[in-house]
Amino acid sequence: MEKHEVLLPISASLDASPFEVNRGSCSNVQVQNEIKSKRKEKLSERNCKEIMKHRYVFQTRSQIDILDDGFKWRKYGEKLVKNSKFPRSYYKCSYRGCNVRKQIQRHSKDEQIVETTYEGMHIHPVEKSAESFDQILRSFITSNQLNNVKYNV
DNA sequence: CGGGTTTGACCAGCGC
DNA sequence: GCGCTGGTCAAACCCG
Repeated sequence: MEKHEVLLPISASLDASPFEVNRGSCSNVQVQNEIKSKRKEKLSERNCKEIMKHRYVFQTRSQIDILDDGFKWRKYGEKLVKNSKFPRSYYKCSYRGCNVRKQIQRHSKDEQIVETTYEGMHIHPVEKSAESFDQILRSFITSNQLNNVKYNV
């Protein structure tokens, strides 16, 4: 199995103060504004704040796009985004009633790097163990404790 | 046959 | 208002 090298958690919308990231397009504030403005009116079942609370962005260095995190995902879309030569892929958790989403996009500059965005919380236990994701989670939690650290990509 | 993927259409938000 | 862009839908397709 290929290894996933965890580079950094870019941002997370937790209760703690946002990460400062040396990467203009991914600030926590921007994420919040984006979600607020887009969905404030239309969000009936999915609560806006819930989403903001549970949005996590990781970067991993890996040959394969799909990070096996132990959950079962169903692809529901793919989109070519501006300023990137790689398409962004959209996934939903295929567990019934669990509408966690994730987006996966490979960097156009450094093709080794894959950016994975999780949105929402699983309402069910993980189905199988996933070492690589464990590793990421651990790294994520560690970084979350070091709140004032700045990251450089 | 049942589940997932592909892919173009559709839609909403935003800037001009 | 219009066009661009990103996110989602859904029909068709694929595969075990």
